[in-house]
Amino acid sequence: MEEVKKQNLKLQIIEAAREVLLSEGYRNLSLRKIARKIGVSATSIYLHFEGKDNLVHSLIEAAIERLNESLKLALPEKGGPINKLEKLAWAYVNFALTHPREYQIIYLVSSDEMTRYPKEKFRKARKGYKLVLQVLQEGIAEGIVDEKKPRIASYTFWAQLHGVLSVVLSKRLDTRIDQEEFIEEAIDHIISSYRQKTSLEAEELDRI
Amino acid sequence: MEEVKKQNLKLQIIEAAREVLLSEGYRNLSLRKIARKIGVSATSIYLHFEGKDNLVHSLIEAAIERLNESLKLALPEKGGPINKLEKLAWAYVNFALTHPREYQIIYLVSSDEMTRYPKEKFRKARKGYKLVLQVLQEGIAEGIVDEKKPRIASYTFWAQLHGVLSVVLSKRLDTRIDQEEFIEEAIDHIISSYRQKTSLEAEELDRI
DNA sequence: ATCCTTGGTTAACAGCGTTAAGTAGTAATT
DNA sequence: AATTACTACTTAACGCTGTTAACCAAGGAT
Repeated sequence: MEEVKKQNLKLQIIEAAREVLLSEGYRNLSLRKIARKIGVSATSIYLHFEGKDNLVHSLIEAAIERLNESLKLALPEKGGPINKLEKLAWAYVNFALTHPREYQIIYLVSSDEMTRYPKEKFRKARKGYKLVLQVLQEGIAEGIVDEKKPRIASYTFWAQLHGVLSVVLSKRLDTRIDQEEFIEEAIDHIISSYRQKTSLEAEELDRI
Repeated sequence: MEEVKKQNLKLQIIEAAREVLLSEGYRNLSLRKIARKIGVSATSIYLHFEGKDNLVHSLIEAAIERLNESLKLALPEKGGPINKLEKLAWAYVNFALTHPREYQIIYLVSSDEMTRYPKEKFRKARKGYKLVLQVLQEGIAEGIVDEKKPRIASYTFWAQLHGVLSVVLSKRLDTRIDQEEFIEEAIDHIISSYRQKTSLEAEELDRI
């Protein structure tokens, strides 16, 4: 059992950190608590990570990968582009709603809440973006999607979705507004803006 | 000068806190630092606030008010609804870009980053939402805006905008993408989704 | 002259991230 | 076989944090 424990202290740390994050939130995530959880001294963490920020970066990375995995699984092989965009959007939403703390940590990388997330790590984050780009280009080819700058458009797609979730998760929504209805409405808006204005019929067909 | 100093220690605290926040970020905002800045003991803050979270809530409230003020000023009295939405969107963006830390603190109220923002305070936050609601209803009346649920729509409007800014401010944007172009494109998308599909001509007229 | 209130203070607690120095156990060298 | 070097940790300590409890000095009311 020793060789099992050996190098995977790093894994144990990440795992424990994730557990604390999911159960108690970022606010209550401390190195000492993580260390206590796996029966090790807090300073041991420095053997595997440069510091707390660095450890959290790993959590972010892992969260992004899990999110991307969900997206990849949700993208159907068949069906029109509008349908595909809808599937992607809902996969994104569902991930965020079922793992809110894990989702939120992804966007915790705000400019001063933490050491800047190393830009080389963003490459992984771009997988989700590429999925949408692909779908958009497919839609453009078929004349169903109206987009001059698909690269930018696929970023705005995620950005808008994130905004919607950000409002929902931070509970800023007016209590008189039903959360689910809000999300549905928002996704409708977002997707409709990518749609070729003259191809409303195509959209109807697409839905079936 | 004493009666000046009297009850406005509270104001001094808020002011100092805001200064620290703007210059050093939320991460480096500590009660002791604020207290030091105005030559008072840290525990004095507890005479005016329940604790740090409570103080930060005040900062949030102030930031929301400043943002709302910008929006109100930016809303023209004349012009079509689409034009008005554009003006509001840009005012929002400009506020966020010129005071990024102040803007970001508004959305810091995530579920576990801080004690829940008291929901009664959200009423003030809804002023901006009402501005959009008003414009949307105006547009619906004129047949230029296509919206069945304007209440919800005005929330999705802000949510989408926030998402765009969130991506920009957290510097998650692909370096190959120009920030300004991204924002313009995104605003275009957001606004176009509220537009009546059959009234593209109206939009053109609106622009002039 | 005493009491109570207002508006602060100091001291202390428990916890934090991080650094420096030390220490067992194992592997390699002589 | 003895010594050295390395690996994977630990303990101690620094300076910071939010927060609580106890104290204190000045002013107004009784």
